[in-house]
Amino acid sequence: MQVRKQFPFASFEPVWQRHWLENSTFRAANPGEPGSEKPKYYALDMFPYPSGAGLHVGHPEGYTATDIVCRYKRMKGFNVLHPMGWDAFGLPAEQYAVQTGTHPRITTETNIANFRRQIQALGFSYDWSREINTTDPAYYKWTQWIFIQLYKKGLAYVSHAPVWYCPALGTVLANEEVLPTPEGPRSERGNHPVERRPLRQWMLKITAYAERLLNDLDQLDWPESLKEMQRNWIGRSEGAEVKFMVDSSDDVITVFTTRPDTLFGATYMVLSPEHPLVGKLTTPEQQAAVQKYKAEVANKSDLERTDLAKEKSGVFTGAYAINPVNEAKIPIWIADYVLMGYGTGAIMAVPAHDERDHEFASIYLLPIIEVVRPLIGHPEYVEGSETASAAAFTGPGIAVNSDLLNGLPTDEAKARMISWLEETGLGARRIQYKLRDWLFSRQRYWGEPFPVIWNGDQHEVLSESDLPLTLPELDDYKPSPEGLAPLAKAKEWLAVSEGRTRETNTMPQWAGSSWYYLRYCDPQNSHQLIDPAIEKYWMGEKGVDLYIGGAEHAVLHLLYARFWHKVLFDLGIVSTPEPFHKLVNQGIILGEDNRKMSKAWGNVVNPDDVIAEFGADSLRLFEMFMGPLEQMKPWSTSGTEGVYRFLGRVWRLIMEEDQEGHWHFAPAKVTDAAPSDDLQRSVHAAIQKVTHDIEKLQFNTAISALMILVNDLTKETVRPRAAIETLILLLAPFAPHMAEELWHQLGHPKTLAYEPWPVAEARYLVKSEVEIVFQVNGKVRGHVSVAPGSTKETVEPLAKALPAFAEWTAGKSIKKVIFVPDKLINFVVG
RNA sequence: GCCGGUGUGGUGAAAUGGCAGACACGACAGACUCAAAAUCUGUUAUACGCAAGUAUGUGGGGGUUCAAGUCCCUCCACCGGCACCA
Repeated sequence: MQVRKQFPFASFEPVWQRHWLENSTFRAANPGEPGSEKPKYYALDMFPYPSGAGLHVGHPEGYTATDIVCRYKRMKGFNVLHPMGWDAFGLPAEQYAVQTGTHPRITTETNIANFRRQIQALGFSYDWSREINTTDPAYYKWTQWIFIQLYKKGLAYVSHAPVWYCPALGTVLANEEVLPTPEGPRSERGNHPVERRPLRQWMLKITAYAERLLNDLDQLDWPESLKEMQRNWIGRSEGAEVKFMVDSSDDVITVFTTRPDTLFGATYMVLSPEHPLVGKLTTPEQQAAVQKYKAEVANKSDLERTDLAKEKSGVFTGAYAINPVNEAKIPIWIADYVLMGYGTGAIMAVPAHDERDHEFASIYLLPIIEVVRPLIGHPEYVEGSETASAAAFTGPGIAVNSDLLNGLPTDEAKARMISWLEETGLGARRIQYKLRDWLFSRQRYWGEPFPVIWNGDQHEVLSESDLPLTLPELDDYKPSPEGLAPLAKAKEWLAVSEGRTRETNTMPQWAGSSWYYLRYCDPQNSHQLIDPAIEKYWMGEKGVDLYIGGAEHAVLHLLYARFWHKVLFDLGIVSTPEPFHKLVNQGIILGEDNRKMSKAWGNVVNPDDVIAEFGADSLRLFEMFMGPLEQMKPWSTSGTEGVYRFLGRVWRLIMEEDQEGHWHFAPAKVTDAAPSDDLQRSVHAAIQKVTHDIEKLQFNTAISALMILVNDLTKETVRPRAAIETLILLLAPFAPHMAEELWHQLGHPKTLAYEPWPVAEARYLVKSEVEIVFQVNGKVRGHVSVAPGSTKETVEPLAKALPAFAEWTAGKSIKKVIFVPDKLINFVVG
């Protein structure tokens, strides 16, 4: 069925897309090139993983937002960097290769071609000469180069931490790919049993940057919620480490505590089951019980271990420790509520003032000693209370039963105890982070190979001149049964020389995306990651000026990229400590049924279909008109029709259709006469509103301002050219194809991409009269029209002359008159 | 449990403490048409009323103020994140 279109978008949209490409309209000038004398503006989209499914309508939301800003900034005289590329390493292409034998490179190339076609069909103003692809050896050469720098700075190291391994699938699984079942942990895919295996892994020491990653958040223009998520993830806490001697032994157990003031209340200790001292401490009588418990814990997934609902469990080791402050002999237990990965993997348990310790002590009947008394007036304060209550008191209070600390408030008691520990050498002030080092290796094929050579247990990195180290060709991409990465099969590639072999792991997908924004600045540089002068120009001062992407990357990607950036900053390669000055998360677009878009619900909207029916401009416009950018909102087909009709009205302002159905410019609809005062006010009000709203990324209200202007213009039978041209320029960032086409129809030979942005002039915005609200006791009872800027003395008599005034104030006296110039006059009566 | 966010017409949503519902969608009515589509015009928070109008109304309750969707306290619901981090 051929539905008649409101305007011939299908014929002019591709024409302009080709025009922009062929004329390199959006090429950004690097330093030294003409155009680079302008101030720079760098707007970045989170580059996509090119999946086989293609684009969905969620992708263009953020892309459209940045595109509007970029087109606007160009018209404001900025040299704009707006690039696009592909985060193309990743699992789906590799799994497809395992199944079909198709090289992931082939799959990736096909998918990229499709993504590029879809993105170009939306008319985004990307500088395609800067397109990058993380799987391109010319790109990952520099990812490997960064790894070498990390290695040389001692920020990359090898660990043998246990990871989940599935023998049936022949692969290592991520934590979230393992599910707890009644039969034990199973793989999410296939429900096969999985086990913990210690495998050789590369780690990056992101923890060395914890403090800076935390502190520098303050200077960023990011959503507060996102900064808070990163702060929580880094998880800084202040406290002390304390040394406990093991009774009748030379062994020392060091613990971390945030409450050194409660040391006198420590009645037992708990080690994580994986703690290295457990085997040595355990007495022969307890050996069997401890071994059994450790075995149970070893096969629990993290999910099970951290399930708060379950009752705490643990086993006594038979050994005792000496509390350094009072020489008390306290039992040492192991329990899985103490995690090896945090602090020292051991705690002093203070059941009176820690909920977890209290719960554990209640189950195993361990002593509870109160050492902090709530302040008088505190809800938990009990008059004359000497015994520990039924629940732990975790708040601040006054130290009791604590010798040198007695009577001190919690803050002072902490400080006092730390000084004492430092004087006696039994402990020290310590800052602890939740943040763990970054597990940086994967047992995959489709990733960056490590530029690392092994010689027995010794490792070294390749020389920089040997980069890139490219991936070898393989016959099949399955991991080996022993849990080795697929690269272990590339025997020739693997062997460097006698006894020296290559690393078989590859880097995770996060690697390529941790620095891609830098490469866009200087994408073809073969001898440097980025030229210093170019870096200074594009990344100087604030780095990326605007970064828009999904909130799902709130922590990992954005933390990893910030970490690498700081390392590069320390190396003098970049000139700012932070990569992304302003960051905005676009909201998720839901299906028309208000559910998350998914194949399972059958509510996925494909941009190709929307473009075929309404055109790219309509899609762009609707994505922005739906609501605030940051907000989650449902798709609506009728809403799309609404903005499509709006564009049709714009088109018909100056175009008309002939008998054959062809559209032509209609000179009779346009006049060179000056706009009326009313129209002039509409035009300048629109300029003001659209400009303001684009700056604040409030595109929905900017579009409604354009609609109001178009409604005003529609009412005129003949439209002043000046007004029409201003409208077209204001519309250009949102609906660039139509704007270019109409601009062209009006006789302009050149693209409008670099036309100066219209300026709102105050003299056109002043009204000849304003309507003042007349209120009695805060309720609207009428209106008075006066000249703008009228004083209270002018307005008050006018208001009093209103019939409504007498009606509503009859029999009452005026107590007060509130006057807000040009807004309202309010009579308070009683 | 903790942290963050959001609650406004039938729907998506607007609103520097100053006329709540801009702009759209949908619905209804009218114009054009043989008819329909498209387009154009008008109406459209709720209740009462023929109407002018009056009252009520921004998740619930309370407060500050001449004036509260907006500020404060409290409760509820939903969404997102974290979750034995000592």
